[in-house]
Amino acid sequence: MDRFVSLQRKIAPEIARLLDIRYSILRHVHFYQPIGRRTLSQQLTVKERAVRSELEFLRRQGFVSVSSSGVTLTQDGEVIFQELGQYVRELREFARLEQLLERLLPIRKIVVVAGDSRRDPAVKKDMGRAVVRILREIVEDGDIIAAGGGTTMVEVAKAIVPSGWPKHITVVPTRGSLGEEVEIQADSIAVEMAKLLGGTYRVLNVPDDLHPETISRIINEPRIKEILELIKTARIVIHGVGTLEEMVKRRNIPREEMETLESLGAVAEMFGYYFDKDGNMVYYTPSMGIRPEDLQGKKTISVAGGANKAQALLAVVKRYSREALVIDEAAALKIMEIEDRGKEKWQ
Amino acid sequence: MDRFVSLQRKIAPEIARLLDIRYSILRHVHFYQPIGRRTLSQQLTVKERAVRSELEFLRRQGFVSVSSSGVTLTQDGEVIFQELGQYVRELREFARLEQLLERLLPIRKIVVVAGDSRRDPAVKKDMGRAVVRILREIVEDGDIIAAGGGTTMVEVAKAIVPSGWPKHITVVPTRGSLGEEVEIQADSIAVEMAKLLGGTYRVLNVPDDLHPETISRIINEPRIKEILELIKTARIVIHGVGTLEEMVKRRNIPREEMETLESLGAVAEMFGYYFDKDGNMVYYTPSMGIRPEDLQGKKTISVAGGANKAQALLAVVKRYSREALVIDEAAALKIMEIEDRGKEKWQ
DNA sequence: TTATGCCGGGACAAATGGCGTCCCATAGGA
DNA sequence: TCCTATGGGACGCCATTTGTCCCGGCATAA
Repeated sequence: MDRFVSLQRKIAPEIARLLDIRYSILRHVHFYQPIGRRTLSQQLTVKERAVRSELEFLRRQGFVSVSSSGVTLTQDGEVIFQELGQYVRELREFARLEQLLERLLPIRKIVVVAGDSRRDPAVKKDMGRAVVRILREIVEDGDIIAAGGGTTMVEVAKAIVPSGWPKHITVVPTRGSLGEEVEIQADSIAVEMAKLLGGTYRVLNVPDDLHPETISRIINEPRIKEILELIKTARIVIHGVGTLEEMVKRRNIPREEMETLESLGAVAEMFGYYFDKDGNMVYYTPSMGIRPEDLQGKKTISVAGGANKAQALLAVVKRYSREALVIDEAAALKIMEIEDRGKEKWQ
Repeated sequence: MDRFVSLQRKIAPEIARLLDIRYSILRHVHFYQPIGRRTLSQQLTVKERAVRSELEFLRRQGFVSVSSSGVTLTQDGEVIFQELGQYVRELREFARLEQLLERLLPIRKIVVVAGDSRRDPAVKKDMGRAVVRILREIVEDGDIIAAGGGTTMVEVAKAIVPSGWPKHITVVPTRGSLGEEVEIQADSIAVEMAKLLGGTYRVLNVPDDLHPETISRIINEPRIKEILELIKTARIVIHGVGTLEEMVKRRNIPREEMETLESLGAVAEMFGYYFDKDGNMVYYTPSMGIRPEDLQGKKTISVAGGANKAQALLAVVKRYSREALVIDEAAALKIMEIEDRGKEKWQ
């Protein structure tokens, strides 16, 4: 049944809208019957005519009865309402989650993908696809896209179907590499994405965990300088978010640096910058590439999965508004949990 | 899972159409890839633009890839195609059955209801609802409806939701009663229906298994005569179909009459007329009411469930065209079986 | 009894978006 | 090299949906 629902969400997502309104009408009628068409429309904030059309449908199906005193559920209607309950919960849970989160965070569009990416690798693929779907909606001819690194971003790149993309897209990395494995470096991912998008790429090809002096010298190299300029002008940014533990494991971070980070309360990493749980930038590794403040004015798509990323996401995401956020169910639930707790404390 | 599908069919029937076209595109692409939009459109007999819209959707979802050589399934597309297969089979099986039967029989609209009404009484209720749904579509202000008797017709009456019906409907029985139990007599059902439809009724209130002479006298009674006239002018007829065994069990049919019927090859009964399996009328009990030939020019809805009714349905239904036929799954499958066998013999 | 307010349903103009149908540049195969 | 089938753009049309009225009915309160 679970497979069924997800299958349906993929192949016929428009039914969600349909079910939503029909179910909410049934529910409302169930609780407030007999109730008039107009009252229904007001309380559901659905246009009168739409309510009317749906009522007509429901009446045809024999689920509601319409009399001069208002709309009532028939026996069939009561049954279908009960049955539909669990179904809609399944099918619409994410949509509700997404709506709640969108109200909570400064993000235009939030997509919640079923499952937990830490338990099922396929979930990351789904997240990748979700990102690509969003990218398809916003990308335009001649765009410059800055892509970050990380295992999730690898799946984003893989999820690109090379067909029907605008022309003259340039993909650049968000920053240099940080001593990670080649496959998950921003550079590699930018190359991969550019190929699949049918566009061009420019990469730094330089590690940026060098000595600060070396870095400032490299930055002035004409080729590097030009690319860094390009990165700054990117209209679209796609990036993952890291937790402290992850970064420590993945990168060659010296012991004392790690201790510093911990003492500063760092919980999230983005572009080599570290943030505490309130979103304050507490540390950064000297590097070249995008800075968090550069995100302003860009369309930013953030992506991360797993309950452990929830705290990091909140830290990183609250400061700057974003175009879209793609997370998995585990992360979404965790975020809701944290935020709810926060609210209780606050009240 | 089964409940799921039937739930969906009830609450959002429009998705069937959607799934149908999307699935058939996926299937066609799967087998003929790469294939062009136009070829696809021609071979599926779907308008070019519709194919295009769906392809666009499928591309957005990442299921197909579109290149200059045509449309191809992506890996995701192949997976979804496989998964969708069994789902669509479930969801659309009846639709396919219905289409096949509609091509086979002279009936405008055939509705197949899930299940076997002989095993699960709830199925009969579903059939009743289906009949009512059809009735809603065709009934008009001032109509005269002739309703037959039988247990299935009882469910039809019960399924009527008294709301939103046209005005000035008159319900009459198809014929007098035949010594059956009161509840399943055409008279009682006409009364029940009329009440729920918010209309009026006229009933015969006379058993018609009387001596032929008595009958011909009664027919000339002014009140009876008038009602019989009314019955003849009915625009809509709703009736069940009986098998020989059923009739023998239900009515007080004398032994010798039954033997006559058997020897004549009677397998079906309608309005007190008996038919052999090729649809020839072989016998009739003297009675008053509708005759089979009166059906011409009327909108007739026939309803029957159970595999045992298949033969009777075929006999009764083939001779005169009908507006609609409502059967259960068991009857539908049996009909297909009989017809297929017939075809093989014929070829 | 009468007045009032909410009820459903009919009606209809406006708008939306899907649909049908072209054309065109192009790429890949003959 | 040409030709055919490809996708995609464009555009006008039409059907359906949508937004808004209004009307008559019915129930309830005065």
